[in-house]
Amino acid sequence: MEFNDKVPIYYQIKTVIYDQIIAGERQPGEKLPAVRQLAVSLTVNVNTVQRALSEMIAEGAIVSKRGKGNFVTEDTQVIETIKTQLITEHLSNLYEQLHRLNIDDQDIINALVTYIERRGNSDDNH
Amino acid sequence: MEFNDKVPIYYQIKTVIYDQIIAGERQPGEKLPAVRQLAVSLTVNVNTVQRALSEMIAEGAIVSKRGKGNFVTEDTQVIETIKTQLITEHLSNLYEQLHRLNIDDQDIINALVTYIERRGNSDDNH
DNA sequence: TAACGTGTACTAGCTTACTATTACACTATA
DNA sequence: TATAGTGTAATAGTAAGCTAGTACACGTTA
Repeated sequence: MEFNDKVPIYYQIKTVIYDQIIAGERQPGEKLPAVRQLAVSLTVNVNTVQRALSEMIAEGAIVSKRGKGNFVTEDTQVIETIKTQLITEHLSNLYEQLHRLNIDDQDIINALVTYIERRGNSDDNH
Repeated sequence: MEFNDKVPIYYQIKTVIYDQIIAGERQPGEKLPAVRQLAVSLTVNVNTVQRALSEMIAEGAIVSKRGKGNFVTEDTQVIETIKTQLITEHLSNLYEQLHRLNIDDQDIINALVTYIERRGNSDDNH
């Protein structure tokens, strides 16, 4: 996996797994790949994976069962809360950043709409 | 100044100064505060400021005159280009991140509109 | 010319993040 | 019971970012 060298790798791993859980790619109660397996597929050290998981365990999104594996929580309420937090955080970031560039509310919306339209028309969607 | 400990300080300084230039708070040709002064006001080391400025000099946004000071470029075309890049980058980030959460185009726009409306109604604007 | 305000460069030491490696604890199963 | 698969912990080494401190180069001005 490619990482942004401006942000700690363990933090980016955490973000990716959260995204997968929220997007429904990893269902509540589902077992995650073994830490050693995750480390290999992410081309990263086991300790780095462990650090990401530890924080998610502390936050209640992952449940760890020694000898068995790590599992996505079955508490969908926790997942919903995290989803809401993440979305608000992303919207807030965009808003703050464009506001800092002296762009007003309406222009922020217009810019997003235009961006999405252009993206829809171009061939390289993604 | 407060810094996000997930991103290098020099990089955050760079971002802040770019934002100021683009927002028009620092005009083309304007002299920046002395590096030692910036270091004090940002409560950061001179070397850290220098690192941020070096990159902006390399990118053509800042012009350094030894013994005189650092100045915002007078080439407004360079500033315009950076502005466009930054805006697109921020929009792209939001789009990618919300898409990863399995939110479609229309819902992304709706979410932003709702976010801005709520923000406008609340008292703590900022 | 002397003093001061500038940018720039270099060294040394500290902390955090990451890696590699080893070891240990628990569970399932042949 | 032995083996394999799992999570967890601890050590040691490397690299990047930051700080403190010192020194030097250039420009302005008294």
